[in-house]
Amino acid sequence: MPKVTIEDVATRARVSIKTVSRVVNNEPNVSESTRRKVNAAISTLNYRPNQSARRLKSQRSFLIGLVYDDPSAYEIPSSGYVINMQQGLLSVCKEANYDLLIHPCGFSDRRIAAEIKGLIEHSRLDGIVLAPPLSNMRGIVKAIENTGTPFVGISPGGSTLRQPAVATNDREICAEMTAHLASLGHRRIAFITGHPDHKAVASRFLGFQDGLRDCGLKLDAALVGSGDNSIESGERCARTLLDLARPPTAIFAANDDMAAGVIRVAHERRIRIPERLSVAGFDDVPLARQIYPSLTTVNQPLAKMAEHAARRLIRMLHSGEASLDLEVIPSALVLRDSTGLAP
Amino acid sequence: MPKVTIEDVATRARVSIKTVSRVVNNEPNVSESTRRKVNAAISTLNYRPNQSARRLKSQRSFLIGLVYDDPSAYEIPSSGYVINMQQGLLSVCKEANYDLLIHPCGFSDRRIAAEIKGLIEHSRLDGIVLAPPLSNMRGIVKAIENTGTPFVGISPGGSTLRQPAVATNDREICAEMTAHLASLGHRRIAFITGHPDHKAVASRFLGFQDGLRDCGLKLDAALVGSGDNSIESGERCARTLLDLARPPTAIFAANDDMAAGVIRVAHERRIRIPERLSVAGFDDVPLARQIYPSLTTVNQPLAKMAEHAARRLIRMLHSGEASLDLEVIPSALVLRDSTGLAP
DNA sequence: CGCCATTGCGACAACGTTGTCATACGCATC
DNA sequence: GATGCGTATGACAACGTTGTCGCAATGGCG
Repeated sequence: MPKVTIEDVATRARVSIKTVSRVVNNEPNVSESTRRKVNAAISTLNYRPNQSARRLKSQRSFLIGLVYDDPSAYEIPSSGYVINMQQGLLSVCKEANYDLLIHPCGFSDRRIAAEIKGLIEHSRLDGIVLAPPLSNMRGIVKAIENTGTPFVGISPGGSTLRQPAVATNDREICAEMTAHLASLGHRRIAFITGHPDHKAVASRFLGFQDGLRDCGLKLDAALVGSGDNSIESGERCARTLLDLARPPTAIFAANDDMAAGVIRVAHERRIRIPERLSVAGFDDVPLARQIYPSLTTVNQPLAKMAEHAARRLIRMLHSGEASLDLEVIPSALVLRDSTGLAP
Repeated sequence: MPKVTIEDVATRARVSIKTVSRVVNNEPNVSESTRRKVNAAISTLNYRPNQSARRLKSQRSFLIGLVYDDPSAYEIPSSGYVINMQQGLLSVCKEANYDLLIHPCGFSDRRIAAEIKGLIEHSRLDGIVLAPPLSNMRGIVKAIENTGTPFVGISPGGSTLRQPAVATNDREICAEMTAHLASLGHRRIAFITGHPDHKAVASRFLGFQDGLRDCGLKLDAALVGSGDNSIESGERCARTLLDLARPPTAIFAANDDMAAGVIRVAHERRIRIPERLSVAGFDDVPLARQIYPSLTTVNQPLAKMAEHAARRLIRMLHSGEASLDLEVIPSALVLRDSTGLAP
C-alpha cells in the first residue's frame, strides 16, 4: 500500500495542499464546491492524514493519558474499575480523534509524581485524566499542575482539592442505602469503613452517618468496623460484629469486597442471608452478581464519568481554559438478594 | 518550560545535531569522548527527543496496538483478562520505548476486520498484539495479515492458524486438573463446556478427556454439560447434573464463572462443598478467591504471556522477519477449598 | 465609481528529527 | 610518498503536515 499524502489529494482535486488541509481540519473559508471536490478525492484515495506530521507541526500530540494506580498493587477486583473508565474514555477519544495512552503506576506520592512528569515529557501528552484514588492525592495533583498539562480528575467522592473533576454522589447514595436498610426494619445497622487513604471510601462513611441521622437512628461506635477494602478485612470485621452480644441485623460495607468477606463469614457460621442478616456493599463489581446470594450494592457510573471527564478535557484543550467546578454524575442503588426485611 | 530541541543540545555540546542524533539512537562511529559530552548536555538540559519528529522522519509510529474484544460484549469478569495483558505489555513497551494503544472492539468478524484496518491506517501502528478470542478468528487474522502489519497473537489454547503466537498449556493442565480430581477419589467427574466460539475453551474439554483416559476413566456423555461461559449456564448445567439419578461427585467447569454458577446451585440445595461435591474452574479470576468456598482453578500466566508477545513483536519489528512458532508459557493449578476427597 | 472588508485560495516556511552524502583525518599498505 | 580504507563528524535535504502571509475576486457602501 503506497501511503497517500496530502499532496496526492491536492493534485487529484486540483487544489493546493493548504486547501486540503483546510478541508480536513474543518477550517472556514472554503467554498462548498471545493470542499466537495476535496472530500471526493480524499475518499477515493482513502487518504489518512499523517498524525506524526500534524503533531509535529501543530505542537500537539493528540494524546490523552489515563493515569491510575497499579491495580496489582491494590487488589485485582479493582480492575473492573479501570476497564470501565477506559471504555468511557476511548469512546470519546475515538470521536474526537485523540489517542489514549494508559499509564498504571505505583502508589507512593513521590515516585508517582516523578513518573507522571516523565510520562508527560516523554509522550508529550496534551491532557490527562486522573483516576481515583490519585485524583485525591495532593502531591500528584500538584505535580501535574506544575507541568502545566491540563487534566481532569475522576473522583467519585468529590474532591477537597481545587481541580476540574467529575464526581458522583457517593455520600448521598450511601445515605439512601442506609435509609433503604432502615425502611426494611433494620435498627442495628453496622458499617465497615474502607482504607483510610482512600478518600472516596471515607465519604461513604459520612453518607452512612447522614442516613442514620435522617432515619432518626444513632451511630453506635460498636457497630463500626474499620476495614481496609480487602476481603480479609471484611471477614475480620464481620467476625467482630457478629460476636457482639447484640449483633447487627444489617451490615453495610464500604466496598463489595469487604461485603463479600461478610458473606463468607455468614456462610461459615450458617447465618442465612438475607433472612438473618442483610448485607450491602458498594461498587457493583462483577463479583456482586456472582456470589450467592447476589449482593445489594451501589453502581457507580464509571464509564459515564470517564466519558464526561474526557469530553471536558478535550473541551479544555480546545478552549485553552479550565473550569474548576465539580461535575456530578449520580450513582444508583442496586437492590439484589442480600438484603431483606429485618428478622 | 521551554522545550529543548536537538539543536540546543548540539550547541551546548559543540557538535552537530547529527552527532546528537547518533548518540541518542546509540549509533556507532561516535568517539567515547563526544558521546560523553553529548550525554552530559542531554542530561543538564533534560532533553527529550520529540517523538512526533522522529516518527515522521523515520516512518515508524513506535506504537503497538492491543486489540481485544469488547469486554462488555461478553461478560465483565473477563476484564481481569485485559488488565493483566495490558500490564504485561506495558512493562515491555516502557523499556523498549514504545507506546501502547488499546483497542477494544465488537465481536462480529466482518466489523472487526474493518475496524482494525481503520485503526492501523489511522494510527499507523507498527505492530499489533491480538488478544483471545480474536487471535483464533480466521477473518481477523487474515485482515491483519492483509495490512502487512506485524502481529503476535495471545492464544491460550494454542492456535490452528499459522501465526506468531504465545500460548499456554491449556489442554495439558486440564488433564492435570482431572487427574487431581481422580486422585482425590472421584470417579464420576462431570465437565461443563464453554462457549462453542471460544476455541481456547474448547481445548479445555479435550484436556479433560485426556485426563480421564490417563486415569483409566471413561467419558460419560451424561456427565457433560454444555455451557456458554456465563454464570447462568453454569447454574443450568449444575441443576441438570445434580438432578441425575447418579450425580457426579466432582464438576469441572471450563471457566470460573460457570464454576461459580455450580457453587450457587449447591448453596441453594444445601449441598456442602467440598464434602459432598467438588468443584473446579478455570481462569483464576478474582472471583475465585472471593467466593465461599474459594475455588480450585487454573491460573493462566496472562501478564507473562503478554510480556512475551510484546517482546517478540518488538523483535519482529527490529529484525523485520516473523517466526511462526508457538511459544508456550505453562499455567498452574491453584488448589483451594472447593475440591476435596470424594464422599 | 472608488474604496475597503471579506472570502477563497495558494506559495512558502517551519516544526524537530533522521537519512544521505561529503569531508577530514589517521593509519596501514605498496 | 602516494594510495586506499576505516572512523568520526558535519551540511543539507526530506518526512507530511499546519501556520503565516499575500493576492485576487467579490460585494457592500458612500
